[in-house]
Amino acid sequence: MTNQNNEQEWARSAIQEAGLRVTMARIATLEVLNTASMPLTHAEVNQALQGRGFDKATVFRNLNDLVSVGLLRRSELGDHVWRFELIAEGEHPDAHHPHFVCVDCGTVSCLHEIELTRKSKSMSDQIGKVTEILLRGHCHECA
Amino acid sequence: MTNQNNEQEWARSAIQEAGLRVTMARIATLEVLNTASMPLTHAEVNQALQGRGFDKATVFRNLNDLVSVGLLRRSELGDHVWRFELIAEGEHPDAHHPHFVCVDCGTVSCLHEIELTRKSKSMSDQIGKVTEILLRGHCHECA
DNA sequence: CTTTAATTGCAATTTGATTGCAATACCGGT
DNA sequence: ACCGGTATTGCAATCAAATTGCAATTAAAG
Repeated sequence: MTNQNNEQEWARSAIQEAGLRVTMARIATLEVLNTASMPLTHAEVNQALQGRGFDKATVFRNLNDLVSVGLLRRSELGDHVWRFELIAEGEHPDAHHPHFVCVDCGTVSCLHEIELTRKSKSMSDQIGKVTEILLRGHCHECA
Repeated sequence: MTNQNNEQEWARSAIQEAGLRVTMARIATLEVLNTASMPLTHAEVNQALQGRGFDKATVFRNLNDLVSVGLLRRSELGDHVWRFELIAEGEHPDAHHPHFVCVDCGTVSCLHEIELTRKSKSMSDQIGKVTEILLRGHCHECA
């Protein structure tokens, strides 16, 4: 119960500090994702919110809103469904550092030190300005 | 013209050897993807086949059929659209080569030569087995 | 408490993907 | 070259995820 209150309090302030209005739907959404051990689809979040009476459009909009203020990360694991995941405290919200996405479990890992070879950099520079590096594969847990 | 015939002949035998029936729609599909310099979406393939009178469902089914026999690769570059590309002779079907996606215009480029630094490779190995490298950014057209 | 802009609910729409089924075309056997 | 069985096609319909328009509601600034 104290746990619950703490969690709600955390969600509340996180939302507020992000510059969004604190609403039931948003708190509930954050709580669901906070207790999830992997990225959830819109449908899954919606399902978890069953009975709370939130419309799916609202849930979806909130998920995207929370993404755009850097509280959540939205990722695509290769199956055409967006998945949403809490961004850990202090973790860089923006994808300015490389990520590894496990296509099996959806876990996203940050790989701050990853770099391309000098040659590769110059080749990619010919195409455009790279702002994000994403690696996909199977993490050791799933392999 | 000889070129054309060669290409058609190649497509024809590729389809047959894969165990599928050789049809106009399939030959045409392979030809389109053969001349493409980047992965194409279903819509793009369809568009390229404009005037040939093939139904989009047929095109889509063929794309998936060709994927399932290992002639094409279907990949998801993070924008919720399947893209199809020819698998080069002898290339491993699962060996996705690196792609660059322009986050502005959506253009996709293939980057066969891109590699991670040795150090980065060993770091990513600690997380899992990398099967795909995806770079995002702004292409020169859009920058 | 009042104001006002953000947010919600609901229904409808968009879009990519996919299916059911009758008609058609491919291909192996004769 | 012809035939028959079956894979394939065309067309319309369907599905599901994502997204939108708008009026009603509600958070939060003053």
